[in-house]
Amino acid sequence: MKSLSIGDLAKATGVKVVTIRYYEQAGLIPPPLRTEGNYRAYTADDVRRLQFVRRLRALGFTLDQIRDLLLLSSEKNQACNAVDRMTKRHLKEVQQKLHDLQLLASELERLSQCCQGKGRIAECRIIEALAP
Amino acid sequence: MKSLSIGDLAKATGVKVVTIRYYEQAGLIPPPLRTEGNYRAYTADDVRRLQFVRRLRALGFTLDQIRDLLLLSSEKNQACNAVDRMTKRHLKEVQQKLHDLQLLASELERLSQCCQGKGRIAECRIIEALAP
DNA sequence: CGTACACGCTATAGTGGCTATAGGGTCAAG
DNA sequence: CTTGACCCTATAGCCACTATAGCGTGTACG
Repeated sequence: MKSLSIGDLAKATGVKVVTIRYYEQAGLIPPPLRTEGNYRAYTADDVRRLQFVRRLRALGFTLDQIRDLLLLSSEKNQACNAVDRMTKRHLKEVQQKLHDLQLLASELERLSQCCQGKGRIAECRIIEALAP
Repeated sequence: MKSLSIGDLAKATGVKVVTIRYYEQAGLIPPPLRTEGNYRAYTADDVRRLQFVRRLRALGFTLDQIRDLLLLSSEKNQACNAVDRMTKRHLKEVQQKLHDLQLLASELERLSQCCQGKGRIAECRIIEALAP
């Protein structure tokens, strides 16, 4: 049973060393055992847990939500209703953001088409369009 | 020439009072004159400037970018090339984010369809899909 | 005139999710 | 035995606000 240093864990999961320590102090991952030299010593289980966290982060869940999901996922006998609800609510938020960003992009497209960067500021269409 | 209190300016622009003070100390808007009672006294010009800031913020420009754009927009004789470049670069970033968010949404959709919240955690498809 | 209450002021700390820095200690290779 | 890669803690910084504490001001009503 050889253990992993924090650097090994970082490589195995794609999470930066500093971020791993941050997750530990934020209570997302449990404090691991220490070596004689006071180095953190991780196990294969820690790799799995951190990968779980990383995937949820990549999906845009907050650390708070991830804490909840970690707690839920360890209670194998509980109804998974809550997990489903969190996912659907998060999806809704993402869809809203997507919508906003689409409006934003088309507004920026409109702006960037109306000025070709050839004139002076005084007759710049972008500034004109934005100034009241 | 009656002047506006910070609350009036807030109402006129939709920017919160605290945020206006923050913008002032961040150097986005100039410190206004003060009344006898040390209240900030704004002018119609300040309303325009703050609306300009607010629109750029709504388009997702950072405060740094807005500082630059304010500087540029006051130099009427300069080429508006820089404004155009900033807009186009920002558009690219927004389009990238849009793309990422689209992937994210479809992943979340997939997840939220595979679990109907009826079972127990042990066989929850969402947790299964995320856990390694 | 008094007082209640909205509004204003400054200064400071907190938010989220990291990232950077300072100032050290540990360990394996050459 | 020293070099250099890695590790440790503690603290501060980032962005764009937001919240809080502890005051002062201005006005409407009785």
